[in-house]
Amino acid sequence: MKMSGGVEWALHCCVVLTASNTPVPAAKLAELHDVSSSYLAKQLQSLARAGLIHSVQGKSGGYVLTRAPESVTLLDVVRAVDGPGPTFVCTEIRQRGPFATPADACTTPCPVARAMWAAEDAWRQALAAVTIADLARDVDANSGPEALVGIQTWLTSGAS
Amino acid sequence: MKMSGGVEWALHCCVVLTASNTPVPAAKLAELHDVSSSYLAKQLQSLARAGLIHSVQGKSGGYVLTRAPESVTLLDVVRAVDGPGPTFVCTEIRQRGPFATPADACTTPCPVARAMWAAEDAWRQALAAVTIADLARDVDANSGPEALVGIQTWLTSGAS
DNA sequence: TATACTCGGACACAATGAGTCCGAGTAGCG
DNA sequence: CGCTACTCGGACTCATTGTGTCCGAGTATA
Repeated sequence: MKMSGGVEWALHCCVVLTASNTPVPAAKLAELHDVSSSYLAKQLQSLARAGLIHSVQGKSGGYVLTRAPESVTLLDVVRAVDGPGPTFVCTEIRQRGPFATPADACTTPCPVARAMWAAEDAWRQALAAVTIADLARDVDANSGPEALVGIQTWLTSGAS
Repeated sequence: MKMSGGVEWALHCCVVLTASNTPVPAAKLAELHDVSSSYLAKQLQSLARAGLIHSVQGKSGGYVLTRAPESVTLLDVVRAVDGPGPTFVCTEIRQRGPFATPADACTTPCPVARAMWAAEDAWRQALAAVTIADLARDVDANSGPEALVGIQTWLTSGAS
């Protein structure tokens, strides 16, 4: 099992978007992270479809965060990019084979699925406890406060 | 992101193996769950490679649990079948692009990766808290205690 | 000793993710 | 008011991984 690599890109983009109030084109974000702009566009589209970012068209268009950074959790981003479905899918194999339990007795989900889903819930809860604002703060603490403002000026200015 | 479907099969097989002290052939397990025996063999091989089950060759061979059911966690099975690697891989994109942070400053992992890995740890911890014995007990409680003993007799007897 | 049954790894096929491309639409500028 | 240039959006193709299958090596049994 491996998570889509686009999640990492999307998260970094969200952190960067924190530093800008004006729309940022996808090409700029791609150049900033040195990744394929065509592919990054796909992830940004997923974020836009989920309503996390808003797309502005036209000459000076781009993407802006719709909500405040404190109210966007990592779970939101992961669900938007990687899909909302559960990672573990129960195929109800207990209802198959010679010892199949009748469908009437399957009011509660299979114990195996219950345990797996409980673990997933723990994972989701941990993701929901962290917001984009938290990440931006950590980046500030790690790379120094001047990093994000430097990026901001680079984004707004037309530099290549 | 979707977990390998073989994990479900492997878990159910481990629960079934709880009920038998004698080796159980892969074909029997496949017929019991009504799944492809050839593919199930692959999952069982993964479990054997991880040391969770022991393979006995020869005419009346098969698979047996190596450890006690109480000391085999769901995390062990998941890691064996689905791979031990982390689901989120950090490509260190902070070290790329015009604002790349120098490698010297990257003593601690990227904040994004830290948060994602923390969530994964919560997931693993939840999986490690449940054992195969717990699952077997839950199945007993759900399907009635006669289910597993019935399966046991069916496994040991040569019935098709 | 021959046999029949077991596992084990090597071999194809399909689905999903990764990556790319061009067209529709819109804001700015002459 | 029209044009242009820039933006996003979805449709297409390729690579990788998971799914499924097969036959050969090895061993306990009769």
